[in-house]
Amino acid sequence: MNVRTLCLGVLAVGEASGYEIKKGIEEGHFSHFIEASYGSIYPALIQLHAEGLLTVRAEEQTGKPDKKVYGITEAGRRALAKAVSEVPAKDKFKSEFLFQMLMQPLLSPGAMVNAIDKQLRDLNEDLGRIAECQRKEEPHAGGQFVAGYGKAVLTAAVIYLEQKKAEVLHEAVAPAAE
Amino acid sequence: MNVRTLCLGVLAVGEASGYEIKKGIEEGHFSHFIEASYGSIYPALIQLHAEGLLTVRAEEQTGKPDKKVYGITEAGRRALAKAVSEVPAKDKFKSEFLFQMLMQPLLSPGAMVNAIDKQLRDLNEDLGRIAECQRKEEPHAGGQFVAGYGKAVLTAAVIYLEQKKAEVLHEAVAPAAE
DNA sequence: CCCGAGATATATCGGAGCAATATAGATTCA
DNA sequence: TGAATCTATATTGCTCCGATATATCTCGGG
Repeated sequence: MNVRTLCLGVLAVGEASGYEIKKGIEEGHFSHFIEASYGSIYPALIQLHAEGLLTVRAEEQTGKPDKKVYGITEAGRRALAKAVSEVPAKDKFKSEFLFQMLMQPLLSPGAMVNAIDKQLRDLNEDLGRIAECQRKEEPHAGGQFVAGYGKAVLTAAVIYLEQKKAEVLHEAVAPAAE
Repeated sequence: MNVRTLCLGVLAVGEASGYEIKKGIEEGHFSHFIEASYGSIYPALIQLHAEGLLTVRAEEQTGKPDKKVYGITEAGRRALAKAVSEVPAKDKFKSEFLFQMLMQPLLSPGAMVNAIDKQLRDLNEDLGRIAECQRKEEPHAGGQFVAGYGKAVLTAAVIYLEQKKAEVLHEAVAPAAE
């Protein structure tokens, strides 16, 4: 799966410009499990259009640069269906926070608690975004599935971290209590 | 955080060759939250050595190509400590499986169950690797923390998927039961 | 009323890193 | 004996990110 397929997936729901695709990925259900930058979205759209998988319509706007609204073609839908039916690559999870935690000897207990707090804030922010998605987007099976998955996983992480944080604080107060 | 810092982190535990670093990342505690390919590890080691953060020792081996065993220098440890103390980037999670699930209308119920089963196998494989790590590596705080985090998150995903799978199977049998 | 911050909108460039491949002898197992 | 698989280093093409450039509009605070 690459940015090309991602763009096809977003455009299968409705027309959008490159900018709107990026926003959609950042705020909508895609945001829970994927990222893409302008540096890959714009070239992908140009390429997909050249291959006849997308249509473009330049929407004139007073002042602002013309908006290029892309839409998916029948060939595009076929390409998307084919890509979706392929066996997906394994999930990838990258966490600098856990790298930090693994390097504990290099960290003071205070720095550790700070890092855990920061991670908890990030996780809760993600949970908030998921709740927001569930609230404002009309419910459909795929969206519910994905939101539920994200919520389950993030909630488990929050519970684990809160417990661990309590342990660290307790040990810091009574280091040789055991 | 980049591959350079990752290499320093692995070498802080003990000497290793590029090959051993890769293996360590794939099998040890690092595997739960990071990946790196030879295409980034070897250049990183060469660069780090040129900067005086690593030592090299060519270990002759009968037949096999000489093993280049790298070790961390004091400057390397300082660089690592500095990198670890910096505020980490947010976690990144990329899942083609969830992309598939979001594109449900393009998938048959059978294909969905297959995809869920595949995902469950992958998750259980990861859980097995974590259990293996906890079993064979001597326990230290950082390792326990990371393994526990991974276990909590993956277990939550498995529970969620098993429940969802049951729902899909039930709906397939009685589609208009509601 | 104006200024700065932020949103809208497209686009490019350098660099990071992955996946695949090349090479080559050793081991293992049928 | 022959095939996989393992140990070991290294390179290359490609994808993609992060930062930056550019230009205009909007909206709230001073």
